Amino acid sequence: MVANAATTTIQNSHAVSGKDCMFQDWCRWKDAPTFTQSSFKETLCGGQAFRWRQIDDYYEGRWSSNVVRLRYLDGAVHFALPASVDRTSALQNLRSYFACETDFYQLSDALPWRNDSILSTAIQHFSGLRILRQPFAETLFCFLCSSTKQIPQIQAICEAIALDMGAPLADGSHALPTWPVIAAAGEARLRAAKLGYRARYIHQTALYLASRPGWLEATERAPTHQARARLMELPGVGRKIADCTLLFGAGRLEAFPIDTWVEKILNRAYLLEGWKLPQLQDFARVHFGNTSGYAQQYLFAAARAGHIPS
DNA sequence: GCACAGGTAGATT
DNA sequence: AATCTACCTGTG
Repeated sequence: MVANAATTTIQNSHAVSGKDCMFQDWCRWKDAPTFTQSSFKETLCGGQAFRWRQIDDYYEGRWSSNVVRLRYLDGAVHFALPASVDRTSALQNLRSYFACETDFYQLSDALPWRNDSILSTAIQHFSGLRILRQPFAETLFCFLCSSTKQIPQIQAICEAIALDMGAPLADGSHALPTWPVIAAAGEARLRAAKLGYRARYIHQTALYLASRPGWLEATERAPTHQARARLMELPGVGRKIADCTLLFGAGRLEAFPIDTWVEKILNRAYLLEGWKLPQLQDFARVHFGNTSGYAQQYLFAAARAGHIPS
């Protein structure tokens, strides 16, 4: 059993999962992507998604109306589904969520690790790391919750909001609410989930979206440059949250979110002290190329794990 | 008690 | 145009 204090708190304070008997037997996911133990955990719980939690030796996660348990064992991934869930459609959703059509090993090899020992070290520690393809609307919501919050707090907020506003799922837990539901709920309900000043941003964004049917869907389809500009029209969405939404919620691997961690890495390890954010964005595009967002996730993981000296 | 945490927006130089 | 600050809440 590996559980940090924050995870334990989440488990104890919210009844978010069903009983074990409500789940089907474990099955091997035959065409699963290849992971290592560390890249598997980092992909699910490394800060790109906020609705996975570790329970004993497996992870339980939710997105859209999906609920899945995943376990990594001897190089293979196993899954378990709630009793009433259809296996074929669940596997399709899993493949989409894990972006199985994308060869992340090929993308890793194409990154400039041969003349970048920092990136090389990061890739070695988290070989097989993937960028998830999460639902766009949910990704936007989660990262609107994220500013100056640590991952366990973001997870706790998402659980509280799901419990309060989200539709019930196959195991009795709850999905994240849709934007119309968030708009109807109002700011006070968001404040109750400990969102603090983020509650006003999220409420205003919900109202903005409510008055523009189809706007978010069109944004998801727009070219990255335009999509980013549109996202940044939303209250509380600056460059960083826009890029997180594009990277983790729309598969835009060219989006390179610069948070405090990545800024420190670039400043210290890449010796770019004193560079401003727009300059750092330029550096990332030039140095890491058109999948810079993938490099960002390797660097973020490695820095948090203490593998990049600061 | 106090600094700090996956930022953003508005005010102030 | 660059820099400073308020904004909520939890944690160390």
